[in-house]
Amino acid sequence: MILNYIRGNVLLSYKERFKYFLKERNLKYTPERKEIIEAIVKLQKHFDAEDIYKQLRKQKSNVSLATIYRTIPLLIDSGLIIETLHCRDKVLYERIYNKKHHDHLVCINCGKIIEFYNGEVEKLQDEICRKYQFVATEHRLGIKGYCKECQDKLNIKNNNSKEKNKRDIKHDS
Amino acid sequence: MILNYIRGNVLLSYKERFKYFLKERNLKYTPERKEIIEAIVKLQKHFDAEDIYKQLRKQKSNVSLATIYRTIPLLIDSGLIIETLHCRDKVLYERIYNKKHHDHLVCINCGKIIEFYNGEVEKLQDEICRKYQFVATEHRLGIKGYCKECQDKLNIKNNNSKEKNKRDIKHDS
DNA sequence: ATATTATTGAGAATGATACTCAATTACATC
DNA sequence: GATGTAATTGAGTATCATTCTCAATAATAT
Ligand SMILES: [Mn+2]
Ligand SMILES: [Mn+2]
Ligand SMILES: [Zn+2]
Ligand SMILES: [Zn+2]
Repeated sequence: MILNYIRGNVLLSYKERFKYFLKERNLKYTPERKEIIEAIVKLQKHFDAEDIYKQLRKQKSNVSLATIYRTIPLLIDSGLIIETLHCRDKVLYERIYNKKHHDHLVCINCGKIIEFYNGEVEKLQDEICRKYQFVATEHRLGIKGYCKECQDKLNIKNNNSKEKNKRDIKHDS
Repeated sequence: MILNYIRGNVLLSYKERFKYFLKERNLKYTPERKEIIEAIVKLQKHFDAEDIYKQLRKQKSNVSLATIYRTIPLLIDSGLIIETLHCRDKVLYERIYNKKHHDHLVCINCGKIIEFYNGEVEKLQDEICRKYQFVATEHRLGIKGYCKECQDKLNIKNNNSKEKNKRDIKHDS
């Protein structure tokens, strides 16, 4: 499978990879799809359908929103992008092809997104999947909370290195 | 803070907790809110706004959808429910008050959701937050893939206990 | 009982995404 | 290069979850 992404000893570019994927599926490599893949590689970390649309306009391309929405599943299926977060009713995507996997810290006050990678998460995924006889295609660890700036701004104290106090309590219903 | 959830040595019920929360905020405990909280405690694991609506109808209550949508943020703020997953454009919630935290395995073929708890995830969260000076309010680990039944059905092989083969490849753009 | 606000339901509005369909185009084959 | 066929496109429309508006009503404090 991974061989399809390689030609010679070199990983295909986003565009080549997409072309190859389309051919595999007997789909056509149209100017619109070409322009969309060109837009995708220019976008910042996290983007939505509208961002693709705006980038296309910057490129003087008139691809319609309908076509963008139709193309997104192809980009996902071809392993170029992934759906990462839902933010204010919008789906955010990001490029994953030839990128290191990572997870996210999201500030619930200012919306800032911090990316991190932690190899332990991958090990845990394997362990959990083994336990539940599950075959994982992806995982997402999202941690919500307050970034440093917002902690200061809102006067939230950081308990990171302290013990948590736990207690036994009964429940009445 | 946690003291507010306790009276005597007993954890408040969902209803009492909600009443208390509303009072704290100078909000009113209306029949509609009473009926909604009564519906919530009867709902299964994961539910959406429409499920609350249907449960209310079962209870012969005529609370409107608008009121349900208005009440959901209150239920979240009071720590009774949490937004867990986005499924087919719907937001799914679940009760968390006096429940053990857990994460989810979601089958991308049949939609089945398996819940699991893994203490390591919590430790990782602490570690990551310390590193990024982040104060977490919650985390969600979602693993997508194929459940056992769907693996069999689709003839997907389970590599869980095998080594992954990695290779070094160059990238051309 | 009164005053003050919060709350409600109905319906309209919003907004992201999906669908419809006729016109166009890519590409394999000749 | 012309032809046939199935895929693709844009424009507009539809969908559908969620939010908003507003006038009528109701919950609490005094
Ligand atoms: Mn990211
Ligand atoms: Mn759950
Ligand atoms: Zn922040
Ligand atoms: Zn399944």
